[in-house]
Amino acid sequence: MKNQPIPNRALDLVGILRGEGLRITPQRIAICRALTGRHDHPTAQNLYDELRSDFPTISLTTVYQTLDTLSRLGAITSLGRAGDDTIHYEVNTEPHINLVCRDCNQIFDLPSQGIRLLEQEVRQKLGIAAPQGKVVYYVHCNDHVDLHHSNENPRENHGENHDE
Amino acid sequence: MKNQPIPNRALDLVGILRGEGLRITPQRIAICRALTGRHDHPTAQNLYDELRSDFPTISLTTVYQTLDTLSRLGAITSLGRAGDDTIHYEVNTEPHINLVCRDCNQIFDLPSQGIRLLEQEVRQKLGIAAPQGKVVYYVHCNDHVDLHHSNENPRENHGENHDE
DNA sequence: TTCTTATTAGTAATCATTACAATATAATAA
DNA sequence: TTATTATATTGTAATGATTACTAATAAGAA
Repeated sequence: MKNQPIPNRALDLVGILRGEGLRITPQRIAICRALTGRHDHPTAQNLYDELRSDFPTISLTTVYQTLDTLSRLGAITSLGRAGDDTIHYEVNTEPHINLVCRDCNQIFDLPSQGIRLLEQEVRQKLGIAAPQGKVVYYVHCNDHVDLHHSNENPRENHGENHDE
Repeated sequence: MKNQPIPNRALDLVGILRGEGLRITPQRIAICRALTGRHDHPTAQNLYDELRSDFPTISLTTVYQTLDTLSRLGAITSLGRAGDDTIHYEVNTEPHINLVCRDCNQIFDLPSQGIRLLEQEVRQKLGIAAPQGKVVYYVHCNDHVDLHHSNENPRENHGENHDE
């Protein structure tokens, strides 16, 4: 698996690291690939568990560090600790609302037109080209059965070569 | 100080507790008053430190519990861990954007029209009357010197009887 | 290939928050 | 007012995700 081709989206993340003059290591490639293969909001531990089967020597610390690096570069977004006490990340760069369930701690993406306007407002007021931020609302997913289906559709396929 | 009149806004918070059938204790009153006396985004420890001079026996656990209670009731908002590793709360219920400085961890309120529209969108899409949520964008406050003044104006005075 | 230095791995330390249990007290009714 | 009882408070101990640290490794440049 380690020698499989790298999906475009993962290449994007790797390219961001390279653009910063950071070293491209097998660990970082694996983490970028794992990130882009997900449509949920993984934690460092989630990714570590997933990666270990293909990459038994990877360390949890490396996963933490790489996520922090990518996050500070704006390549991914840290949602902070959501309900449970762990930091969740997301790769979905499309503007959207994150719905956090107060009961089960799951996070659901809700597409939003309002966010686009909000980002525009932030860009204008702060003079930032690409603002980093997060929008979170709390729900009880049992009250919104439809939410359970909202994360099932993989993000639109940009023509990447799938490696699974 | 413990026997001073309670400002209206603090009475609001106390009233919410009472409305839930919870007991009105001197600790809870003190915490509600401390919360409403602030125009920043205090942590449990911040409030504990402030309260101890007037209320030497109050415990940190009580502050944590009361903040959690008020937060779950929607009376205040938890901003989660902002930059530093501590949970910040806010009493400002006016819709606004929270700007978190990546350098100094300060949090600045930015009034926003877009948030109103966003909340309306959430209300409509989820059928929730008063959505609980938070909107956070990250900045570097040194790039935005004007931010340092944005929290200086106390929230508009609603006619409460000041007790300081 | 060699060299330099960033990165990784493994473990130990941190520390905000939560859990717990004994004590105190708010609220209710007699 | 007093008794009653469930809730709240306190102080301390436990938790556990994240970070700090250091030796060993390996990416990238020459």
